[in-house]
Amino acid sequence: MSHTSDSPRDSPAGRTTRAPGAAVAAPPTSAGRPAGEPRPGTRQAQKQQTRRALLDAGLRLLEHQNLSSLGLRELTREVGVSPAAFYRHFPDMDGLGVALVGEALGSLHEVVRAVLADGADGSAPDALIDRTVAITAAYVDAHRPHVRFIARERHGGVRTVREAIAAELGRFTDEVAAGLAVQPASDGWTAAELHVLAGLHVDHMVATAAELLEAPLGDAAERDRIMRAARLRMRIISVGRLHWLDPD
Amino acid sequence: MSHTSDSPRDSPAGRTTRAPGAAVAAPPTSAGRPAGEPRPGTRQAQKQQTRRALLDAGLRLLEHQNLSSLGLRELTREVGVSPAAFYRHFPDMDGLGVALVGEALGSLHEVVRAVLADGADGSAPDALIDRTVAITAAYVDAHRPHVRFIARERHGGVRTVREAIAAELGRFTDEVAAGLAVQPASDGWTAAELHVLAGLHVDHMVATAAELLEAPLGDAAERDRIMRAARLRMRIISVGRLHWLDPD
DNA sequence: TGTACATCAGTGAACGCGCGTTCACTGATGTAC
DNA sequence: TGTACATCAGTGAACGCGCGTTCACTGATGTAC
Repeated sequence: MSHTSDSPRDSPAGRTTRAPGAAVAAPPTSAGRPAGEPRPGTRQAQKQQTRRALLDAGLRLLEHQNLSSLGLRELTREVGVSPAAFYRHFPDMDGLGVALVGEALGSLHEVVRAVLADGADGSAPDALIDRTVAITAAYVDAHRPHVRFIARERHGGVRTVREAIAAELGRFTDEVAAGLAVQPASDGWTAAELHVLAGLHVDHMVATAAELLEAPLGDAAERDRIMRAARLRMRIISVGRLHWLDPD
Repeated sequence: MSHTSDSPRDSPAGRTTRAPGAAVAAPPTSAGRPAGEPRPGTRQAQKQQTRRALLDAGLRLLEHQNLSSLGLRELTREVGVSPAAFYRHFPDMDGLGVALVGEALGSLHEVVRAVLADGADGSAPDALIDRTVAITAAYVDAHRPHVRFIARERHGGVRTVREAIAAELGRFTDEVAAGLAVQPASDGWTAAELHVLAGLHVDHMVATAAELLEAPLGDAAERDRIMRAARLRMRIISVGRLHWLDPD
């Protein structure tokens, strides 16, 4: 239908438009799930599938460009769906961007909480640092496109997305600050000071993630260099914190 | 000439295409500069003027968007020059971006050197921190569009620009590392460790600059909050450095 | 179970628009004599 | 100083293209009875 010859549009989001009555055998009862694939809630499930396909295609295309230059037709072509279909899921590209922010950073809260819990029960600082950096690296590996999106759009040209990212990172900072507050090492620190320290940690985590993204995928040595640098920086900050009240 | 009705195109880069022989009175001698404005080298000077106008318009338009979504026609329209004229100055938009990186970060080297010189002659750490943060804030105030461009494109979608920024920041890191090395406080630090510490300082400077950009222009309280946080972070790092070798 | 009707995700065609790039050109600036 | 020629920054028209958005539509899914 479009001007270009590529994109055969044969697999619209993985579900077919034809084969409509393929699996309409069983009734929409809420309990037993007989067999086949589609089911009551099929309609909603299919919609979710297309939405997912849009988000995934967006992440793929955003690996090499900014949200502000991602085209609606470019995106729907990648998914194999008509341009107009986009509007059934998002009001515009900014809307998709905000949804991606939620995906990218929403799942991180539990990770942060887990690390903070470790910190609370008095692990050795160095072990905690190692674990934090390792977890950061693992998260980047597991969610490269999401993390890249956050790094790219954090200061990018789309206001609403920038604000969504800032809000989410702000929430992390609050959580980290609360986590730090319960540690004995925080004696003598005001809440405001701990919040600044927490911000330093969050910024550092984001910076490390961005560095890992920039390293070529197979370059284990570079990756190791980055992680060692990250640990060293955390140790400097940690020492600074522990000696904060020392007389000099 | 274009489809839109705005942009009267009355001031092409500030110099007029008409009024050609306006100030052709004096000869192209290289020594005495008689009066008026244009001179031998007028041709080249006029070209530079248009180039400047393109860069300035670019900075203006990039305040609200990414380089990858800045249009060539959008840019030349803003300058008041024909689209084709752009190619007399840059091969493409990426080329303009790289030029902007040079402008934005080139002039910073002397600033960095000045601060480092202060550090070398043994100023009190706190005074040095105050000065560093004040200078950072002043630089941001004086070069908002340039700084915003750097923050926005540092992780943006244009490879060549990202690399140009990384190279320039890497040079800063080298300079800061060299500056730190000559300080007494660096006893016991390896060159590699000092380089990491320098990177931490550079990242922190960029992060602070980005925060200042995001603060509403008139909001003195917010601005003050950011600068105080920046000083606190630097102090934590500074204490960490000074107690690096302490037994614990 | 079967039938009649409502919902709504996705279609495909159409729209007007601005894009990047090319090209032969113009005319002021620069140079040689 | 004056004249003839070279250079080259900027022009304006043309090109084919893909864009975002709208709209009435189709037909599978869902619901009521």
